[in-house]
Amino acid sequence: MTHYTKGEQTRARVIREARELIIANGFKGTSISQIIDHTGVKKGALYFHFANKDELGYSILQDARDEFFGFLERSLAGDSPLQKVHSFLSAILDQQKNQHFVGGCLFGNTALEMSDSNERFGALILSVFTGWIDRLAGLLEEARQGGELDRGTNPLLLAKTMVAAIEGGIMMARLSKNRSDLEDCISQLRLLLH
Amino acid sequence: MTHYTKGEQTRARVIREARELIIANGFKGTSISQIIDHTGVKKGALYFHFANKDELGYSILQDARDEFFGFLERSLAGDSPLQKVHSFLSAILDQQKNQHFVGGCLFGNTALEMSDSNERFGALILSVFTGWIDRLAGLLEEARQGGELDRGTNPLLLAKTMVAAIEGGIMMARLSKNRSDLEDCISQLRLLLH
DNA sequence: CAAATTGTACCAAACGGTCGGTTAACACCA
DNA sequence: TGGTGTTAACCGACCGTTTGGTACAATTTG
Repeated sequence: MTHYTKGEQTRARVIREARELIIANGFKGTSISQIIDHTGVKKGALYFHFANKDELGYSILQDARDEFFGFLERSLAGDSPLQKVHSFLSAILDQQKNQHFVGGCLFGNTALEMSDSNERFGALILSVFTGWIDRLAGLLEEARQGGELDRGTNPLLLAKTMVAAIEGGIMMARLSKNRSDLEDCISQLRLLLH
Repeated sequence: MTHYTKGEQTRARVIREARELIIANGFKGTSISQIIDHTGVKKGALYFHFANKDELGYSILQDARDEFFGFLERSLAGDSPLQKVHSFLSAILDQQKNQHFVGGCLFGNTALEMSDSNERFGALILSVFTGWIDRLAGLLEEARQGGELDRGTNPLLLAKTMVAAIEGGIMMARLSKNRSDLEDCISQLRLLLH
């Protein structure tokens, strides 16, 4: 049983609660004072735990990355590789539904906002997308080998396109505040899994 | 032959040149002083032509929207509806290739950065995506009627997914600085057009 | 000339970040 | 058990800079 020091708890809480602000307003759009107001942690404490704003942002991305890959694995339910992919698609839709299609995807948001200006952010986000794509591509390859999927399909190409369409769909659903934009993309993607 | 006053020229030039900055660094990431330095226009002149920063941003989006729909129409070359869609996909890829996959799509970038915080921005960007989707869906419907496309396909669903995958693909190509990320998405999309 | 356009000095507010000082928790020893 | 030293944890006033924006005189243009 691990014991968490007071400091570790505070740090973790700031990471979790500041993430909400960044999802809602972006990284540049979230000020240190907003983070202070929202978390209740004082400026001195904040800068005790994080060297600067970038460092805090990076920690938030790391935390979100770990959480996402956990979510990804947990979502892969089913007996066959293809069933697992289908179940993942449902899980993504549910997750966005739960947050009412607001906020979108932290990685997509930050990629577009920061990747050109912050090398480290870009590299971390890229590793999320490549890891995600590779995991799906692996399942699709299994499905192809097992005859669940047409022998002519290219697993990596398909996985890339699925991830791209999901990210685009999340963006459009957020923009239009209309759930069907993401739902439509996902149901169209399901048609490719045959 | 219309005559452009000096003021109109200045205004148009600011819109065009400030857009480059915003594509590179985002809207919040681009300061008024950066715009002044980059365009050479002085602060007084800038605020003579635009009421405030938001107004400038909105004008840039309007200008980009008009340019994009022009690009869209010009790209639809070919004898059949389906050929036109194919030719559009090639044009998008060429366009991103020409800018070396840097900067991505202004609308996608701004959508994620600003749509939640600025109602007007969001509405304009949404109209770009819906116009784009509708145009493609119309062509796909024609293609379906003409027997070029499988009778079972849903034109609107497919068009939405294409736009979503293109936006996602542009984002990933920008992130990875790897052209193949967008190329792969587009070639996968082409497989759906049969 | 009047109107349109531009240059420059200036502003308050907000920004990210620093720093000297205070408090709270735990280990050590008598 | 009670006192003491150490340090992790936290506080908030303050800093220099940059922000978006204004005022207004000077100049160009039609």
